[in-house]
Amino acid sequence: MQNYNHQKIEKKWPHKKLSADRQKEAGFLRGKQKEYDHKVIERKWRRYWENKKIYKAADKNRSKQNFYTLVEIPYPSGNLHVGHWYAFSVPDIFARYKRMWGMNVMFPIGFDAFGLPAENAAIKRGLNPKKWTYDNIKYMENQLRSMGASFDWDRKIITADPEYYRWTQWMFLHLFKKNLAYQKETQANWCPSCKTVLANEQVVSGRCERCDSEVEKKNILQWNLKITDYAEQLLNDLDELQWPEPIKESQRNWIGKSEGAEIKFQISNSKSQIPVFTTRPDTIFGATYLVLSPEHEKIPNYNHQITNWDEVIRYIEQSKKKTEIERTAENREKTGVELKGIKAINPATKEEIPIFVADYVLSGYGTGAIMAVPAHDERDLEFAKKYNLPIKQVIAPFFIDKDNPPKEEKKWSPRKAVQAVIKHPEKDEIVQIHWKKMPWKTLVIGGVEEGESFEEAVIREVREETGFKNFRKVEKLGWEIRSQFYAEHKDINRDAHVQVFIVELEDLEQDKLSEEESEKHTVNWVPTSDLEKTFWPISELPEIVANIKNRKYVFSGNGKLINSSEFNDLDSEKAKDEIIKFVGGTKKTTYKLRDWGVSRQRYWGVPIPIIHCEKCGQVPVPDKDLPVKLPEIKDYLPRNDGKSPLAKAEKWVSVKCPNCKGKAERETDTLDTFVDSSWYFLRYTDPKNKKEFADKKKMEDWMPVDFYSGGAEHNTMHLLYSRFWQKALYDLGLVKDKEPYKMRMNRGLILGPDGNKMSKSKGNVVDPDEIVRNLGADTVRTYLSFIGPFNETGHYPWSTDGIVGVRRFLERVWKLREKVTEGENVKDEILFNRTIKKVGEDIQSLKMNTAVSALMIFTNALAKQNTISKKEFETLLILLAPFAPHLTEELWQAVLKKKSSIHQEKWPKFNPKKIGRNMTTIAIQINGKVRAVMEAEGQESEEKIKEMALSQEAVQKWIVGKEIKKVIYVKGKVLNIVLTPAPTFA
RNA sequence: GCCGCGGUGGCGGAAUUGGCAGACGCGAUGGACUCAAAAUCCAUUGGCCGCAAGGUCGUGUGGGUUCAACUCCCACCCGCGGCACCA
Repeated sequence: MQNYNHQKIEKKWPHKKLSADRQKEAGFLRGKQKEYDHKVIERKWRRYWENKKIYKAADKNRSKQNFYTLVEIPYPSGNLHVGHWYAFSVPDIFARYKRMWGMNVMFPIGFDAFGLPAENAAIKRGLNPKKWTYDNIKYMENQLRSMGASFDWDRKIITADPEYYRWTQWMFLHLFKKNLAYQKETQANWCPSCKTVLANEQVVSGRCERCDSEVEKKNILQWNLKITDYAEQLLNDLDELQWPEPIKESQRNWIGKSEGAEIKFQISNSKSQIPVFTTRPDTIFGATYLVLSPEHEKIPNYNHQITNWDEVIRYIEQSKKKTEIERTAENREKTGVELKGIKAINPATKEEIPIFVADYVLSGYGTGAIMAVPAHDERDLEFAKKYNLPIKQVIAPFFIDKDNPPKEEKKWSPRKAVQAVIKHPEKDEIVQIHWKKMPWKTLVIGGVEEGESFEEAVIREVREETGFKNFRKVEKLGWEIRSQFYAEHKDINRDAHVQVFIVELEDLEQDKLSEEESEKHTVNWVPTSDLEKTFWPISELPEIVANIKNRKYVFSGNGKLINSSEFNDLDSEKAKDEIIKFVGGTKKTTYKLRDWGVSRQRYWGVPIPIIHCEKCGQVPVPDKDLPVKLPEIKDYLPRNDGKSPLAKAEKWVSVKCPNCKGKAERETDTLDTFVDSSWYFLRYTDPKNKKEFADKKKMEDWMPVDFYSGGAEHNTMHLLYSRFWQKALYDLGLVKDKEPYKMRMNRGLILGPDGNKMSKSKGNVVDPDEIVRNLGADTVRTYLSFIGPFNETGHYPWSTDGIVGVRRFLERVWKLREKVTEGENVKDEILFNRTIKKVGEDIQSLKMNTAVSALMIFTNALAKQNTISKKEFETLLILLAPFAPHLTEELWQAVLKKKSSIHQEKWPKFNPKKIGRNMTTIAIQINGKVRAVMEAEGQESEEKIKEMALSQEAVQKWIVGKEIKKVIYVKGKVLNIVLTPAPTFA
């Protein structure tokens, strides 16, 4: 074979300058193949393992504990990329480690074979989706085998095999019979130009992936699964799972539980009522109008009473047509139309309030109708301002002054007061008053006098205290603040009602302050950001400070009720229940989670096994007729009416009703591929079973999954769907566990060498096949472990330089074989035992990077020895075996002449007595700074260590003439000598 | 806007969970071997001051707690990911 000489090639064809990366990798090939020839070694051992089936997981092994390692089932896109290598090879290291620990490990693999890309290839390039998929699987299987992962290939599954999807259909029918599957008109993405339904993946920022037209919403009859029935369980059972907290948190947010109340609003001159959902029943006295979503089903009921019906209908039609882009636009302004001619009655105030239809209210959440409280809800406020609706404050921000709390025995005295945030005409600054006799910095503050309005009071106070006289704008904040404190100078408890104003100055023209005033305080300009440092009471209320800064004068926090008749002075949290009772509402819990739409108007998927009969309705396909096989068709484009391409297979569609034997038609939608992957881990436990989806006993042996590794992108969808599926199967008595996965870990992301996500358009895609060819699978595996810890926060750029370092490390291991001598002696016992301990612990906690680092340190130490004992070398090989399975097997069997695989060896034990050194280095700190280090017996007493430290020259230098105040000793680590601070030079 | 994650040398990352910041690897610089290069081996490698001994600063920014802070608390800035009018 010709050596690959880039210099020669470049001289000959300078225009074909080869990349630095290839040169680097190629460097290892030249003159090295005889040394560590990964190609020969890796091929040889792979064949050996597969013939001997050493990774086959026995169903039952009494002497061993079962351990189920699962990686997310890959989609057969055509090529194994670096991400796959990362996703599979690191869990493989973990699986191998568990196996060496004596566990019966199952590490299965399969293909999630249905889905859109196959169909797109069919439509765009005229291929057969089945052939495309199965060809890809064949190709990828070979690539997967080249990784040298310890997959149990006998358990391979393909979700597009009829033997698999037969059970997908069977399970779907069980859900259907339990009323967990139903058909409903649901909105789908519709491309008006292609006249077809689009999957979410085909909608790119509101536009059709294919023709770039704006995507609309269209109502289509679709199948849904009632995942919402399980919302509460899905939420509660999270608590028991040993998953990383952030994953649980994102599921909680996705489920989005919120507790509130449903309250009915009577429509005047009508018997009908409109229920609203609110989490803030305590604000009901401030509900000044009602809003219905455009889809609200009661609107048509009022068409005779509504006087502007045409306008209303026009608005509803318009909002239906609104595209994704318009709906999600950044500065979308709220729009709406009043339903003139009808009014609602606020059940708390009994007042008539207007009703609007507006698309800022969503139909799918709560009751599709809200009571609007503009004083305490940002969205309602925006709408109210635009349409000039009344804003009524009913919650007052409230706090008790912690420094001067009210005293129980003292008299209460209410007081009205004003406060002013005075804004500089040009700069982002406000006025702060510094009091001469008191330590406070405050805003302009003052009491309201008899017969004076708040507005009059604030202007008077600003003039008196600052002298400014020209105001551009005096704006009252939406709310009054309540605060309670003990006023010492008057010996009473104050109950202050403070009204806050924003006063914008026109200019800095200023009258001279009266002598009385200027004796008391000074006027100072400070940055607006100092607002929270300004004393009382605003600074106590972060939401208000933030609002003033952002000019959003709305208060959505808790406080004391005002303007709420008999409920005044109640705490808002406590008032909720009483008000619900008062207005005859009911407590209610709602979730953001929606039912799971599983219909796809697509060809390449699992046919939904339902038959529509005119007489009998939706009839499940009988078990004996399963699977409903996907028919072969030629044209994969969806029909213009939004129906699946399957509808074109007329012979297949028309069937006899299993019930009445009359004329009937098959359902033509196929199932979302998330359904296929919602139970595949169950099938792995018994992949070839023809009578059941899996044998119960076998499932019990393996389930739940002990370790599930995958991508963060599946935290909410796949993970939630499969948990739901498992729970549904549990309730059907088909599985024994309520939760499928005991432990879940998210992997990180391998980026391109430029630090960006790998993508063909950026040209930064790393081809793993080429690197495996040049450097070997063991190098790639070890490099991917070395790159950083295996978790969701890791985003690692692929580095060709970095991988070369790992190859060098493996070559050093390879070279060690020359120095091996018989014997059991270990030169550095402590390093030896520490390495065993650290590598094991690190693999267990998925910190593969530091495990490799420890192996490197050990290898470097061995390389420095003249000879190494068999014990040292064998131990190194066993510890390295999970990372570099081929290399270690070669050294084990071919060089050390062992008769069985290294991968069936036991993980070595370390001697816990030999991991600590007798002599350790102790850092000596003076006032927390390291000034010296010394060697000492780790077990030595504090007295002795102190004595030794003080005798050190470097220490003496620092302590002469100073008093030792304190000495802190951390055993075997640090001695800190605290001196009194040096006397300042007088 | 909300939720989550993160910010440490030229780069990937380490730090026994409050105890010598920068392990290990890469890169870089110098040297050995070589006609030369590659490969390999040896040495140095956070910044600044210094011939040196040594000193000093240093884990996004500002404050705090502590004998001691990358690690804990408060406020903020930046990057990434997800959700986005959820009443």
